[in-house]
Amino acid sequence: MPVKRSPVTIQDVAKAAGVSVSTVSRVLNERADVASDTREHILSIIDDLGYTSNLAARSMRSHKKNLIGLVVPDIGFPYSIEIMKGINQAVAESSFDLLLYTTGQIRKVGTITREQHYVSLLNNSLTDGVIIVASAAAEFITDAPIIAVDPHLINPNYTSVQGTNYQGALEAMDYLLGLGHRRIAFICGRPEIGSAVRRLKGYRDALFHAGVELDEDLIVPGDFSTETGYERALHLLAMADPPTAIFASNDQTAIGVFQAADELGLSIPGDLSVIGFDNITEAKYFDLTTIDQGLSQMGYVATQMLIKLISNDPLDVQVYKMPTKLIERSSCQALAKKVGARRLAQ
Amino acid sequence: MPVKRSPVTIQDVAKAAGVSVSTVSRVLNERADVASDTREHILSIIDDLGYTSNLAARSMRSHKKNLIGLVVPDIGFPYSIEIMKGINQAVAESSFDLLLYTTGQIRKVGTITREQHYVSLLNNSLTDGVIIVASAAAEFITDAPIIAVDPHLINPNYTSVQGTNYQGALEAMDYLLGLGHRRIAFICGRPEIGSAVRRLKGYRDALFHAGVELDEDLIVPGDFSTETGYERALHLLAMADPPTAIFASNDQTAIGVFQAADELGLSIPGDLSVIGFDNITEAKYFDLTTIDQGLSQMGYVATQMLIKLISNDPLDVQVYKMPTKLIERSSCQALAKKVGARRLAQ
DNA sequence: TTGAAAGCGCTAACAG
DNA sequence: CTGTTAGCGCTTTCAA
Repeated sequence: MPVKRSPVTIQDVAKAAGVSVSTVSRVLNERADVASDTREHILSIIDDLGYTSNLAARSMRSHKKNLIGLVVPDIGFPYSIEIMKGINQAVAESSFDLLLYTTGQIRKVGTITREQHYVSLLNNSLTDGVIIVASAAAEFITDAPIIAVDPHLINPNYTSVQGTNYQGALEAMDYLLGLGHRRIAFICGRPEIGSAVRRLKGYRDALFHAGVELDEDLIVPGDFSTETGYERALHLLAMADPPTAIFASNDQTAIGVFQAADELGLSIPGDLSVIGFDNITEAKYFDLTTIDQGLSQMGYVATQMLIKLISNDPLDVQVYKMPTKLIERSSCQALAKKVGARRLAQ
Repeated sequence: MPVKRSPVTIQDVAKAAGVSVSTVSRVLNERADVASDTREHILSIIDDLGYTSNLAARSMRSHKKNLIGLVVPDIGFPYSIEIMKGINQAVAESSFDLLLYTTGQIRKVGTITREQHYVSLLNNSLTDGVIIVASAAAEFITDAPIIAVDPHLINPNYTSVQGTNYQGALEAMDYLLGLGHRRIAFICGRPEIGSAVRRLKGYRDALFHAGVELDEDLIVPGDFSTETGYERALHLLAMADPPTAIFASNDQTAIGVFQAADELGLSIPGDLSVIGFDNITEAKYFDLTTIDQGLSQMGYVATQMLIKLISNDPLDVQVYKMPTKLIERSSCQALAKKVGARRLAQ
């Protein structure tokens, strides 16, 4: 039979135990100043009654909630999932619990206001601090600490965790240039997203530093999608003087490039080098040369930083730059093996 | 400059607008009995002050919260992620928001109590109902509705969404038997999990119905892990009279079987047929013949059911059985293509 | 159409 | 060591 008692309150416990609510509250909050007999007694009553403290009421009165808030635009998106994995791990290692707030909506108009709203909602009531992922908003009204992971706009006044997009792009380009490539195409990400812009800047600057002339025709717009990657790659490879390497703004785009190359019978990296700027999580990426942005690590670090902020522990840096790293072909294969994939046909 | 005003309350708004808190509360709750001038005025003040209602206080007083709770043991686990995707989508299509509660901990001792605790925590305070995923607990103390997705123990008193594990296993076996296989091995899942037990029963019954003699040596223990799948497969295939087909309790296990077959130079499904009982989400599974349990659909359906429960709409069924379906090799390939994978070497 | 006042369940002084 | 009391910010009667 389903147990559907109406919620039992601290009052019920107090009554049943023959004590005052404050005494119950004391044992609930593990205070020392309660006689051990009383404590035992109350504890057993709590157990009998199946009492659970009302989160809302508790949050309203006390300041320490042991709860970290997380605001994510869409928990179904691979990008969010990766970050959440890292956050999850850090939370598991801490004494905090995690409260995630989402509307399930992919970003759309009104996003900025929504994000600000959710941050206030959580931070002014339930949580000790919040992590906001890939926020379009740059300002928040909140008392409790906040950490922005990979924000679109970088506001130096907020603590944030960012990938080294510019530096990473430089490294990726150096890698390609080192391979002897001179005609390197760049498929852009969504231009309204800061990180995409920084990647493009890295591309441009690397060419400049290397003294390679920039061909604007090799820079094509994109939107982080596989479809676009595919189309742009077909377009690029059909040029009279096609590129010998393609730098895709993210891994989804790279997958599209990959498909296009496959269709044209080009081998990678034999006929064409491809770099996808993002994290490696799945076997399907494993013969791309890739920059690992460590999304889940970003989540992990962000959580640790937030906990420090909450505990008033000193923070080493206000802005944590997550170093990108070049994944060698061999380590990609090792990774692929780990996740259970098989080697592709050579 | 970071906006760090101390949280503005309904009182502040009332004061600034020169009205009482009740009036503000009325416009907040979109009541009709407020003069439109007053409403406009208050609304603009709210905007100016950047007021956000305190979730905790609000939940404490009102009954309708427009919030669905979700209790998941570990948000980093692929299984949870799949289900969350479906929930996410259903939430997006509804007027509800989602509040997820997790400790980040993989299931361990004390899980049952924890789950019960979280359900009470959310349901008696913040949310209108909760979805609990893969619960080990079978009883909950709560007033608001609750839906169990894929519970370990099936308690007919709670509304739940379950995969048709038994029926699916029968179908999978019929498929293999139809292919002419007679020596079919079964790698078990974790025995304390009901769904794993039901799959095993399907295996046994299918053999019985087909009049094939059961060889107990072909049933080996497992734990849903790739490593175990690998080891068990090596063991099975090294038998004097090895199986010609292997039925793995889940896809992780199947991956292990896959690796073992690869290592032994066996081709699938030429030399060996493999069935992994689970959802297909990644390209890496695509040359397994697999049963799709539709995890994300389970989440989707569960959410819709919960919303009906909350709204007091009639429910068609108390227990929703999610039909399993056999994924043909060809559709696996289509799927693989979709997610950007390449065909494996034949 | 509005305001005053009574709590929701809990914690945190302050007394005893 | 324990009880009394005063709110936290909000919604909701009940009057005006």
